[in-house]
Amino acid sequence: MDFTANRRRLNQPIINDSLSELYRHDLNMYVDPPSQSISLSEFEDIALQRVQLFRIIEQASLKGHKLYTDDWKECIKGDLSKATLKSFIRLMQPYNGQTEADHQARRIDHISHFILRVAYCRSEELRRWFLSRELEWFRLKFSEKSAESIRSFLELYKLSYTPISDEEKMELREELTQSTSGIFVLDTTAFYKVPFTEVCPLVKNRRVLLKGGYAYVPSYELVVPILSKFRADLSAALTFYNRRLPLFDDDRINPLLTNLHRVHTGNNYVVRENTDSVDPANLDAYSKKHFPLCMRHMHDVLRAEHHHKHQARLTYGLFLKGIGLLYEDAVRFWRDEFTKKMDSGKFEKSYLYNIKHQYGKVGRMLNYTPYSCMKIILTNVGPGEHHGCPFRNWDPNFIKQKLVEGGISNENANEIKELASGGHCQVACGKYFEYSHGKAAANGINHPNQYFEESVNLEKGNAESKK
RNA sequence: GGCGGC
DNA sequence: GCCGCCAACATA
Ligand code: SF4
Repeated sequence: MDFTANRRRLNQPIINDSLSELYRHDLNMYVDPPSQSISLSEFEDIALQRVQLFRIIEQASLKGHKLYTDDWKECIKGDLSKATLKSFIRLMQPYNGQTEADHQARRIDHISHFILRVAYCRSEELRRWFLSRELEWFRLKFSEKSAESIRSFLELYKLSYTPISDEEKMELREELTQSTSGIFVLDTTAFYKVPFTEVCPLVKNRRVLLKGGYAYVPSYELVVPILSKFRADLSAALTFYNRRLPLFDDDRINPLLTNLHRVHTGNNYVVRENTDSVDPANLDAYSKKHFPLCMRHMHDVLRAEHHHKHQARLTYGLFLKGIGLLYEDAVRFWRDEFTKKMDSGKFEKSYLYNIKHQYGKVGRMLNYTPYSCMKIILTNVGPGEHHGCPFRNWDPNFIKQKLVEGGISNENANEIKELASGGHCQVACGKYFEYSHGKAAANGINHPNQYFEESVNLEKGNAESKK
């Protein structure tokens, strides 16, 4: 886009008779910057639309929908139409129409992309965020496209992927069915012969047939080589724009461009440093007296196995930070356990950075809040993982057994077991608190750290009243 | 674990 | 293979 040119041009009316020529397809690789003039107010409006689009996409993932699932897409479409960003929805239709509205939608998509390039090339962090959203957006549109529509896209961008002939497919039918991952019907799925260097991720994970230097990519994976080109180009472009930033210097648009990201960064700066620090030597005792079952369990597992998978390190690590374990103590705590199974060089290389990050000492230096019950309950745990809520994930009988071992009466343990198998984890947890402390938590349980704090306070209270 | 860089 | 960066959100 040419902001540096003659300023008067900005106020001229939009000439759009060539729109249909320029915007034939919903899928855009954004190779050429827009060359038309645009009014300042539309410039602003369009930029904000894309930021909103990306925020909605990001939000859909944050809500827990897995990327590219139908759930995820529905969520995005729903939010888009609520936000009256219908033009983006239009770009997700399987066939690309050639109506006036279609061309307009593509024009907005095109121009807004280039505006955001200028806005988001400014820092490493912004570039990363922007790149991820752009990739998701492209892939989202791509995944909704019909075979026909994809074919015309390939042609338009001179991407020379052509499906192999039926005869060739027949010859390779055995090998194709055997070495292609995913569910597909051989007869109706098109396969593309692609130099294997363009689809490294697919080859590495053995998801496609590899033969004579060529990978046979099924149509539903064709997005992979395209996306990697898209990524490479955009990533390079952003560094390029960043270096040329002075060329875009223009006091009419600067305020908008520099503030654009704050729209989505929004309001998250809370720091509080009020909790007393906790002596790491007391952790074993605390875990028995004051930890909720989920944290108690992770503590025990760590002591027993001297290891935790990634998600447990994070969940438990943040919890510990939340109860007042200082950074230095946390490092020593994890190191002492982990180095029982590895040397300290390995520990430092693979885990130290993450601990620093948890404590807000590197990167964006944020002070992350420990996970709430809701997150812990909803997260699913794979084999060898322990970061879930016991009331949700353990076998009911095992729950009961553990409770009784922990000194809960048979009758009470049964009650908790029933609550848990009814899916009422937090209620069960509240009862567990009540029966092991002799007093219910004031407001129920909805955060592990709240459980801890109420438990400690209760003890303090008892100590006071005994005097 | 995911993403990203070489 | 080496490395950096991210996630969260109760709460009186
Ligand atoms: S309800 Fe919350 S605090 Fe209690 S065990 Fe489950 S996740 Fe932990």
